[in-house]
Amino acid sequence: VVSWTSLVSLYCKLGKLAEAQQLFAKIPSRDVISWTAMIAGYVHQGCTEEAYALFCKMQQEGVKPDKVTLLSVLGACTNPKALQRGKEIHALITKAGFESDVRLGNALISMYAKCGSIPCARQVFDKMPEKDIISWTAVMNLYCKCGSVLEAHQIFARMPKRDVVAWNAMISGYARLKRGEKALELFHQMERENAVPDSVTFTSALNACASIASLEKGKEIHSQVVKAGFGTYSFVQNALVDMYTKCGKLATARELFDRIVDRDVVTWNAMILGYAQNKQGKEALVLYERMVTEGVKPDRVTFIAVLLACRNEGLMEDRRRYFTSMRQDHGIKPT
RNA sequence: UAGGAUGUGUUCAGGC
Repeated sequence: VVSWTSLVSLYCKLGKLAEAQQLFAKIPSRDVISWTAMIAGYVHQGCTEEAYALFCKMQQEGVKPDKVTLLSVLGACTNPKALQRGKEIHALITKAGFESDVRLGNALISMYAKCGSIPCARQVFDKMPEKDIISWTAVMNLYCKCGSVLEAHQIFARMPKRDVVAWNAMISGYARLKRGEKALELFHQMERENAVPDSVTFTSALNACASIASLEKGKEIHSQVVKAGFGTYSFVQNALVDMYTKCGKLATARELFDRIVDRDVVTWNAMILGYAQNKQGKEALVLYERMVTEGVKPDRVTFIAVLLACRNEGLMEDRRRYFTSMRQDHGIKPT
């Protein structure tokens, strides 16, 4: 059983779910660990239906889930439609007497957050006998995501300890709501408290600059980014391109864009949108054509950017053409 | 000693 399970896990990690499933089916005497490995594999690949089905089958066959199994299967509840499922798993956790487990508690908070049930998440948090930094950050982020940044900040202020992830969550929470000044204020407070910013911090800080079109702050953070050695991180690069376009500095953005070696769809979108939003629709369309030529697959955001560019230029004919092409050549539907 | 996980980040038009 041991070696079989190891193999299943290995295949799952390689993303070879079909092979893993075949092996799993052949295991002579599957134990709870084998089941968990397979369930976790499905969850990891985003196959939540399969994961949950397997979890049910496991119980039908009389195998009792342990903490690890429950933790893994909670990851299969990622949207409001899965709330009922999540609640059932919650009940199982309670029934098994695992209620006070910190990691299960954290996973429950995160599950309820993803399923959109803030009161349930909060209740789990409040009832946790022991909370760690992850519990605090999870519940804080939940308030950020639903727009209650005030509530989030209160939680942040009450946190017994803060690590870089907690700071990042709070900074990005403000940045997301276009509260750039507040986000940057926190960024500087973070520096004063000698917390070390990472690439996520810088991405959020750049986002904050973009949200208030602050070129001055943006440039300052740009230089910090380079000094800290994050200048080649793709998330950071994309955020830089976006920041410069939002500040109206298209030439600077374009210089950066041209120097980026591994441009992904987000890089292209940011630059195309930059042109489109700055009344340079023609340039946007030229860039779009190049994107397609280079074999980068456009997505929904590209679609929006291209249509915006056409509209701004009054190119109604082209607009129709792109509209059709997007649907037929790229399989993108307007939303 | 075989299996596990939980918190943060980049691009988003218009309409309603």
